[in-house]
Amino acid sequence: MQRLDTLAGMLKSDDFLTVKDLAISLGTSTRTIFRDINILRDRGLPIDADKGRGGGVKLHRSWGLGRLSLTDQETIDLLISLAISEKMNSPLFMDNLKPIRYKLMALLSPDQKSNVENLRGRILIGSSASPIVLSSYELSPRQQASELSAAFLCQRQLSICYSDESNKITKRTIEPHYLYLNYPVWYILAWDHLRTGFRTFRCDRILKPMVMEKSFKVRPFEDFTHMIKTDNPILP
Amino acid sequence: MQRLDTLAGMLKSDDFLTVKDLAISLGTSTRTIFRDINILRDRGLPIDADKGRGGGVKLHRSWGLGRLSLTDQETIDLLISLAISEKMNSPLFMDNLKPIRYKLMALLSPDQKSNVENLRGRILIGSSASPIVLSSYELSPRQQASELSAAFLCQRQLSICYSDESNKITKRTIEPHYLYLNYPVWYILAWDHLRTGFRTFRCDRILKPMVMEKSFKVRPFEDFTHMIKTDNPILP
DNA sequence: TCAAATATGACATAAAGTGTCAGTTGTGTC
DNA sequence: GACACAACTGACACTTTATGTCATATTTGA
Repeated sequence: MQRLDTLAGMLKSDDFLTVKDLAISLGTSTRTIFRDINILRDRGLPIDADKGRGGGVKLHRSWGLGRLSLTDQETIDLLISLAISEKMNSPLFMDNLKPIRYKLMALLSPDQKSNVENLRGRILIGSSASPIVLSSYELSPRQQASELSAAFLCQRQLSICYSDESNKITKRTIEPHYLYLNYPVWYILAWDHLRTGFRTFRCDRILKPMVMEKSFKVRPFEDFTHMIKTDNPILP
Repeated sequence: MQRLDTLAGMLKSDDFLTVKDLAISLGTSTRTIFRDINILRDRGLPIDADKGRGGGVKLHRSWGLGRLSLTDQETIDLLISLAISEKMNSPLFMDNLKPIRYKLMALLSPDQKSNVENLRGRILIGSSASPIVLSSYELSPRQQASELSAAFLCQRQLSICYSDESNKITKRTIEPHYLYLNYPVWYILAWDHLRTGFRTFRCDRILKPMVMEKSFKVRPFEDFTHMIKTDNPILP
């Protein structure tokens, strides 16, 4: 079964390879190679074959036929990235993003699916950031974004240290309900357990994010609308 | 072999299932289920098991362990989307995008890789579009974006009909060298074979894109710099 | 015409998967 | 502590599948 993958890989090289050569380099018989090729064709791989002298077999120029397996964090980031792209990429390049998302979701368990289904609804795209914000924008944030994204997607509480505009650092526990982009600055619209109220946090000012065990239920967007003024960028 | 996938899917449900139940619903013996579970464990799936009364088997909560296989066009769009995300998403959510890109590229043949390697360098992000441009922006473009993206990624010539600002439609053959975003409007920086010169095309004004056989070599960015003024959005 | 190549069918054999059975270990309940 | 339940493991026969050999057809280029 491993051999099928190897074979598919070999066929991807541009030259025409003869079945005989393939059989030798895979240590098997030509008959088996022919059978394997049929299996690959059944799977939908477009394999060209030329008969006669100088002929051979070749996988028609194509791209995404391999199998991709991802880690947890990669899947989370990919899903969020796709959601952002679908929100942002101004319909142009999202034609085929939807099927990818469906394929990804087919691999998830039912409760994971429900997390992802409302994902796009939790990502908000605003206008571009103002020069004032940009001037204080930390270009290379040292925080681990993976903690942020995991807590956001999995709807888990997040423990952070936050440095406000006067560089005063406070430790907080927040529920990251919505992500809000004033390009290129990301904000988290959250429930703040310390202040017991809705607060906005600029992601590049978050210092030591840590996903907590406790989860939360996403609040309706209406609870946060008053925090977003489309004319002015948000200054937390 | 199909059974392994089904089994992995069943284990993803949150309840603890007994091996006996799994054997019945999969129409096989418990011994086989145990063997299958070992195979899945060898593949790295974290499977919890509780002995004793009320015990059972369960796949530990995790995300990205399935195998994803994509079509050509999906792979192309995903790669482009990732490249855009890495360019745009303002370092926050790109931590794990790079490994995904590497995994995707591992599935590609050598010549396909070289196409992808310089992909990010061919995507340019500018400022936001001006109100003037936005007013004439076609929100639901009817063109097939997949043709555009395929031609761009595979470095193939593109036959298009272009409707300019006075709605005059001309048929052209272009080489799509660079993509340029004035959010939310995408432009293609191209060599125009009809006018034999560098031209900029607004993507939403492209009508019948068609990938041609003939390929081209990407020209250095310097050839196009004079077409981009960061202060003014481009009006082709 | 010939040789090289894909392609398919038939059949014996080799390999892998499966089921039955027996047994071990751990866990909760009575 | 006894018992039932349930995850595990090993051994062996059996069944299914995969593989190799051989034969044959078909296309193609020199």
